[in-house]
Amino acid sequence: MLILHADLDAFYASVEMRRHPELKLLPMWVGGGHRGVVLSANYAARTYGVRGGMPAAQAQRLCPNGVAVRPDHAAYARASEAVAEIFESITPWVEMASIDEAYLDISGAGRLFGEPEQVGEELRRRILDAEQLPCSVGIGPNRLVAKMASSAAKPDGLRYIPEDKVTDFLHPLPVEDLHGVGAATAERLHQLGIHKVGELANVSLKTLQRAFGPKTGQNLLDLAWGHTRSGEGPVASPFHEARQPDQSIGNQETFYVDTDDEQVISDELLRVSSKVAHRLRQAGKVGKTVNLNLRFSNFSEISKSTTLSSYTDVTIEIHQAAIGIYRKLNLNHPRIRRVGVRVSDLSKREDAYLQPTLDAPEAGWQEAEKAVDKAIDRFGVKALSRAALLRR
DNA sequence: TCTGGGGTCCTAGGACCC
DNA sequence: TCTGGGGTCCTAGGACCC
Repeated sequence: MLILHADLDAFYASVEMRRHPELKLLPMWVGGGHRGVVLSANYAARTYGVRGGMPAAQAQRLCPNGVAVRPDHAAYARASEAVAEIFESITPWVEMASIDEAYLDISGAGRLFGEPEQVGEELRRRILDAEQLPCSVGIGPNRLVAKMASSAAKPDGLRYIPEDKVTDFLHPLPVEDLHGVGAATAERLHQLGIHKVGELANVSLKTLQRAFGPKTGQNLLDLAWGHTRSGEGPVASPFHEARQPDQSIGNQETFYVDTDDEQVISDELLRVSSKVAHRLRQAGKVGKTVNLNLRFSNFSEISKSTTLSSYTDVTIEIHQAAIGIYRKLNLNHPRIRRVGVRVSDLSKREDAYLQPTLDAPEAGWQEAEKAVDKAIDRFGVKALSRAALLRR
């Protein structure tokens, strides 16, 4: 088995530099605005310490001459689709892992392209020629090793780790470099005196399971040895039914300023619920569990969910559920920073038994929401607002 | 000028049942 | 009248990734 992981370098920033070449000479990043974060920074900005996920204000402090560019998600989606077609010119076994990375099963590609490195270089060349986007490639015996190899290859490089070189490659790395080991796990490993992947590999399964639980303990050991993670299927292809369906659909929004005004909060929950309902309908899905998430001004969060008596994709039902949870919480003038609504327990609309509730004019709302969908399709989501949201 | 929005998965604890 | 041991389901919270 030979897996190739392709990862576009600084993807959003690269798309922006492609259409605004003057930005190539400057440190720049995509993102920003009030309470915003950096979504993607070019390598010039990274030399100043600017990183993805960083508060935009901090980026601007680190790099006062840097240029912040507003994100254009539609443009990134188009670029991603174009690159996906190039992936498919190499092999039909392509699985997009996110907007800017994919796994390719190139076990059979050798006949056409030669050695693994030649496959990777051919792919990198095609993407650069056709899309002017730099891409790093990692190749290894499974997804994990391929992914780690592409990280090591960045930026604009290629790394092939044959099966018999996997531990040589992984074991000198710090544990926090492992895909799946974040800040919290790294910190706990450090407390156990474990700093290198090689050290982690030699800890007993028992010890890790005691510290992290049965699955996470096993998973950490698998990572350290570069083993295929459990539950990992083959790379999707046109011949196998691809990708697991969505587990949940949600939307969240941060207020311009923190608020404890229940009317403001309710209005925002309506806006967010209507986005979720619209996306459910677009996906042909209905859901049964509504989850409300609140982030307070001190960044602590709570989330509470409620299970409905029937499936829904209707704004007011989702909104009423969210408001119901909120009222039950009985908060005493909390300063709220962000509200979020997520619907899970999803089912295909045609599979679900759509049972009208007794107290709501279900059919009427469904008709109204179909009209909403049509208007959004024609004029865009910004053209439309619920009467309740126009009040102020 | 401190910290977005889209998700998934795992764990722990309580309820409930046998 | 003093209490076992599973199994399963649900919920809340946390960790992680892009």
